[in-house]
Amino acid sequence: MWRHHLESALRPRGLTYSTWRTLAFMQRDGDGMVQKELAKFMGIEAPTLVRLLDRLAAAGFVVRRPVPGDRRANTVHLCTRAHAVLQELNEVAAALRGRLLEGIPADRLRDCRKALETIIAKARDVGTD
Amino acid sequence: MWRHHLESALRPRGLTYSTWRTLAFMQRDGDGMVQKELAKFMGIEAPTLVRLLDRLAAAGFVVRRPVPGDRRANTVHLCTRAHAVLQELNEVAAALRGRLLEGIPADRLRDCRKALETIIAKARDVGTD
DNA sequence: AGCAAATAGTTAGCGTGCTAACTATTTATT
DNA sequence: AATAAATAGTTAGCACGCTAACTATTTGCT
Repeated sequence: MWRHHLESALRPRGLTYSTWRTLAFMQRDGDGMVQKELAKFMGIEAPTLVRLLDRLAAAGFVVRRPVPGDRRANTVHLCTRAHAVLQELNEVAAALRGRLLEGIPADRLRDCRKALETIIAKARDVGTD
Repeated sequence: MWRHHLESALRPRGLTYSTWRTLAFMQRDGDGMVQKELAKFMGIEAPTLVRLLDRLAAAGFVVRRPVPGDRRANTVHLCTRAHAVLQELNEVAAALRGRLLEGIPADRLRDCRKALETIIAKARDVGTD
């Protein structure tokens, strides 16, 4: 439902939830990362990111730049076009988040988040033993 | 991660997470439902269910039966093959669930679930106003 | 009774997740 | 220095979520 609600704001701007999410991760630390790093940061596989970047680059939201020391690798960078759309969408997303969480006390949310993070941590080391 | 962990048990039995989930919903009230009902019960769209049932029927886990009074509709039914695999998989799933939730007090889990359900309810009526 | 609207199921086609396998380059071994 | 192993990115192909559009049937209106 979170995705679905955001997509109505994204579609007219030529973005999908996943391409927007890619831009958002780049804005929040990923700008200038090498593709592999960004994929890990986003929690997706490298081939999935390749296609997202293909679309984003074709639409002029993003550029791949060769890395001086390593001819295999690219760093990825936000274009000015991306910053504009990110600002708008971050407001939409913040408003929606506010609506969804309103009335739930902050400490209740914190506890909930903590429980979920505990579960994630356990899931992460199911294979590791 | 939940899906991923289960898939290693599902793959050798010829199921994916989504096809297994379909069987699980049928077992837990959906057996004999008309396709449209089952889709709603599962929270997916009718065309998505069509493909899942196609695969399940081809593999002999499920049958579609015509509805006497209405020549448009089918009811869907589990085959004996499905009951066997469901029993095995439900055990695997329960064991995994136990591992992921162990150590988290029950009332903490209940609060967490309640918060999430509140969020879902709010999300549901974002469009409705 | 007859025609419009609604309904069940399906097909077509897109986006995004994955894994497997390929190319090009870099790093490590011997 | 030459060759093996590892790494970055990509391509190919599958599964599954969706919406839009189609067929067949049923329901409702006049």
